[in-house]
Amino acid sequence: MAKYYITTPIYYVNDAPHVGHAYCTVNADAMARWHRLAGDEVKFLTGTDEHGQKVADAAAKNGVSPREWTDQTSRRFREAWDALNISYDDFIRTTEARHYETVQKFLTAVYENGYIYKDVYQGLYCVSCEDYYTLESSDEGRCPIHGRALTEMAEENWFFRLSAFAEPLLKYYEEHPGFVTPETKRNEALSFIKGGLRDISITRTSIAWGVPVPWDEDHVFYVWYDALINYLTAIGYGRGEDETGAWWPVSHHLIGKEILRFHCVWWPAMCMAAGLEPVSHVQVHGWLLVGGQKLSKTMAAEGGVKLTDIAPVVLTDEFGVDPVRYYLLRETALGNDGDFSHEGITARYNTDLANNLGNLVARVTTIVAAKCAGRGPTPEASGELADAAAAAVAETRAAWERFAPQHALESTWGLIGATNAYLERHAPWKMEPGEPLETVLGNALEAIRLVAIMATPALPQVCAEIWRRIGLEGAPDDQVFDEGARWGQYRAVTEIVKGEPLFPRIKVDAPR
RNA sequence: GGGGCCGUAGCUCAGUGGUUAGAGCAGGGGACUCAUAAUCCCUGGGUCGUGGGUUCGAUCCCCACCGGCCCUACCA
Repeated sequence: MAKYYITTPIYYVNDAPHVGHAYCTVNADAMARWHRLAGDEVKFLTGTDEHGQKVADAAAKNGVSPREWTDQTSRRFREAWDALNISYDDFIRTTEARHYETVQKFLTAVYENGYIYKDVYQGLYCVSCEDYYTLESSDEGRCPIHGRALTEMAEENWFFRLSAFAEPLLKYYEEHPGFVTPETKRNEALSFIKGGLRDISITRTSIAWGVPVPWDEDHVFYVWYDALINYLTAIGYGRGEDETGAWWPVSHHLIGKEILRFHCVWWPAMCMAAGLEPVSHVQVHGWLLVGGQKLSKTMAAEGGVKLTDIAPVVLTDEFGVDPVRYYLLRETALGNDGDFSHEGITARYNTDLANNLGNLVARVTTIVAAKCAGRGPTPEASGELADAAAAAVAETRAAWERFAPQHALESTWGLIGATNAYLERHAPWKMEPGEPLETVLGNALEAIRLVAIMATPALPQVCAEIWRRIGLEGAPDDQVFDEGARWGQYRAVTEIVKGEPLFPRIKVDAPR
């Protein structure tokens, strides 16, 4: 059994969970579900990043300890993911003891390997960013992000010798062409490395809310530096239950494009410095950009709505959990920026879900109920629809394997279209009861069964419901893909259920 | 300032150094009536951002420009 380890970034607790987080997390979830379906042993990790000055400040402002504060804020992410039916296996918090232990072990290894040294950092500091700027990168002495005046500061820090890894990184990229996907993002990372790497300051003395540096207790590690290591914490690196050998280095980080440098430059260099092989694959996704006229009624007033202002629950309340998941997975090719709009999600809902999938299930279950006494007939062993199904299964499988949920779903929907067309050609509603009719309906039911399996990584609840309606026991995600998705296995166990529409159509206002 | 990405049909996007550049949605025509006014069939002359260059030939390669976006060391 193959192992599959996939991670999202750990989200910064001071942010409220928004659609951007959901986009990344849903994609990772679909991949995790796909691999479970494919029969792999899966570890799906997400979590929260809880250190740093901003968190400490927020806690103080709210009159609670940082620990209490992060307990509250971290919980919001868990709740958001539970609401989206995210099947994470582990939820890591960087304030956990296991994380401290792994970070200290990891960085001690880097230190002992000679890649960490002490120096004085002098620069212009922004308290909000908790970071330094050079004069050039500042906005005339003001922070380019916060606009506030930068203060001249000097701090004795520990530094990571990133500059030593330019050559090893280039070599690693060369020997691992699939390390960063898509290729355009790989090129960005490469050109950054080729542009020269500076050593980075990785500790702070000014704050206490962080992981202590084991060999110098006055310092804590800079948040990003401890955050990246979470991926190893979850598999027990440096601790008693160390499973690094089982899950590493063949693993997958799904990240947004804005944190490409941390994951594609810093992180592999850090691993090398610790004597560890870097992660084998970083999949970079783009950003959803808000388009359309109205995202939701409650936000229309604001004018420039940002994606990061939208809580996932606003969407799931309106469209349902699985439709939101479907939209996030289907609309945009992973790696590209996508267009996110109320019109877009409505269109996907009505066309793909209501008209194509929902209606197919409705028409077939209705005819079976009327003409077969509610008991689904068995499909034929081969034929036109079987051929279409085999093609869709192969394409869907290949697309999931190459981290392309959009194409996987497109291929799956190809079978839905083929089945609707098949029904038109044979018009079972005109046929008298008998074997020819049973064959047509058995084939249609079998196609629906396969669709339920193929789409379950995206629509787990709906596919389970379809499974039940067509008279099967269990759920599609109990299947092992290569076995279960082979044509010809549909056998009715229970009566067909017509049921209410799976996706009631959404009324659309006439175009203005 | 430096680095990078993008600009293709009304909309969202694929795509390739070479005969007539594709898909989905929307739109138009037809069929059907089992189904959520759904489904099925037919229907796409768009200067492939602009201007140059390389080439026998470029939408795809190079340069410049215009427009949008991202990173520049803590927003998925």
